[in-house]
Amino acid sequence: MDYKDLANLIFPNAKEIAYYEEKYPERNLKEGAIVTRFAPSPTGFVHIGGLYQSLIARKLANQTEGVFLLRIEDTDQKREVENGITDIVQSLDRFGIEPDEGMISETEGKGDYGPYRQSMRKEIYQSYAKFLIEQGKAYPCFCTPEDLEEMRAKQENAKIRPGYYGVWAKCRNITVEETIKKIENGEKYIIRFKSPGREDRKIKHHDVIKGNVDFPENDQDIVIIKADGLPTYHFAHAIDDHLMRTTHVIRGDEWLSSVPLHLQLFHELGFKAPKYAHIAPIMKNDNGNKRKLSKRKDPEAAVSYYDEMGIPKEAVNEYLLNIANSNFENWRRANKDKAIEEFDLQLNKMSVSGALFDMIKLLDVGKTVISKFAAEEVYDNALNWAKTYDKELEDMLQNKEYALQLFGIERGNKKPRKDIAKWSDVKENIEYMYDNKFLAKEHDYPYQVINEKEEVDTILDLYLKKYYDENDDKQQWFDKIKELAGELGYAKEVKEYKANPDAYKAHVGDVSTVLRVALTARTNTPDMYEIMQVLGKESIEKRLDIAKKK
RNA sequence: GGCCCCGUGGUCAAGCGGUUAAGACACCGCCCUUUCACGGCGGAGACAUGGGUUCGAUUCCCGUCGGGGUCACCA
Repeated sequence: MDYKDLANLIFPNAKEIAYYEEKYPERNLKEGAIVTRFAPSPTGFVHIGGLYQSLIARKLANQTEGVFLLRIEDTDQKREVENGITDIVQSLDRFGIEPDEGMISETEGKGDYGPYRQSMRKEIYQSYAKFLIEQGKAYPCFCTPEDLEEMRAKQENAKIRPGYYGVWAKCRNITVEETIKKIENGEKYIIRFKSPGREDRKIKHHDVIKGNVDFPENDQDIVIIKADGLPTYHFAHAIDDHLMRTTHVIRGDEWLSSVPLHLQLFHELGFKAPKYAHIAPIMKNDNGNKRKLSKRKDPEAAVSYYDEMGIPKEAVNEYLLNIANSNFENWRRANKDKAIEEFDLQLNKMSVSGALFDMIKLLDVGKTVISKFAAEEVYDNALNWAKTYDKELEDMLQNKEYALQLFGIERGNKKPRKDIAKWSDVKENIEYMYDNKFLAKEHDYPYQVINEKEEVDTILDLYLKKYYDENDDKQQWFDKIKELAGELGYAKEVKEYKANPDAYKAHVGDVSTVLRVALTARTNTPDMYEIMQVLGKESIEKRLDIAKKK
């Protein structure tokens, strides 16, 4: 009896690997085309880091006329979540990322290199496992979890390297005859890879992002087929990325230390190894310590968070690109109106160590992105967001014409206003422009330099009675405020005031601040002339009246 | 603990043997024919540390310290 008999006993029905090699031929792509993938587990949560990886993968495939595919790694049934795949597909889609191939729903995929869901590829893995067993490069292992635990305890006590290797790899040396007998007796087993590696030898590896890295060879006989018949990550990775003809494995750098194993697997299977690009994770500062953005502790780790906050997908993408290639910022400044698709992303410019996630910077990107939107786009986006997250805002936006007037203020020009970073800012930003909201509330009026009740009232009174005219154009309106200031002993020009501060009570800017605060109960609003135009006479008179009564 | 990776302002980061050590966000000040913004200009702020190598080290080497990753029938 030999390895062949053993292989046939274990996988009697497995196809020859030649069948798969033929079924999934080399891709016919142009020189330099990158075939890459995003390969998440359907655990019901798309991490911002996953989006980051997909964005990079998607761009690289686009830039090289390659292929980006979505493969679902669902070999651990315990962690699976209902609708996990749909959730991933939709999450990517919301950020404008569409794979060329891969899963498109829980059960369906598109593309010629599928199935793209590992649980549906069981027989493929078994064929290759059989192939390895036939050559004596893999073997059944009868050790129970308890055996392994005991072994580990021994190793730890003896302060030696833990794991299933060398003399510790008990089942490695069981004869074929004995192995077959055990199997026929119904003993439970899993399949292990017989590592040809030696820990005292080094391998050199060149990572596309990390550069040259040296590792000891792998000598662990890792599990390749688990008790449930499904492969472990390592084995599935080798088979899938070979069969899907992946050229670049772009993944989180927690995998870096598995590279020796993976290279060995590729080699023993007779595959050409792909290039590896290990991406540093996005981190978070936690009491002075850096740690990965965590699902449990950090809401911003989930991509759904960005939807909830109404941070535009363009902003998230730009911010991520910014972390990916720091020259993106310079490119953006030089190409203000270009789509991010035109930016040339370089893997070798990626940072080697993890960046701290910077929400403030993200929001700044958001402001810039939104400032370039037309009023109509702002309206559509805000309404769309409000429909799921803010009923009150949705109601406010029902009057489209009015909303468009608001969003149109100081927009569309060379230096647009940057006051909205995310759609959840909108309500706070426009609420005071709605009489039914503003008038219904009591307000504190944050007057600044001029803040004595009597003086404020004098200014408002005089403005209303003598100067305010709804038909004034902007220049006339300007001039009148100056005159008002002059009449009450304020400097008409700020410069005059600064040159001679003792001659005046304050300056025209301070006077107009009184007006702004009285009108809106805020110190910060867009151009006052414009908001007064939108508000209209009736509202203005009411508001000033209320302010005086305060 | 073993192995691997990393250490430039608060954050993201250029620079890779000789630089006044870029830039962005945040912060401060000034200017922008009224304010709020936008914008412009300016400011404060950094090469973890100790040894080498070198005429010269932020850049190269070693140690220390600090941070991160990994050591599963999880991915």
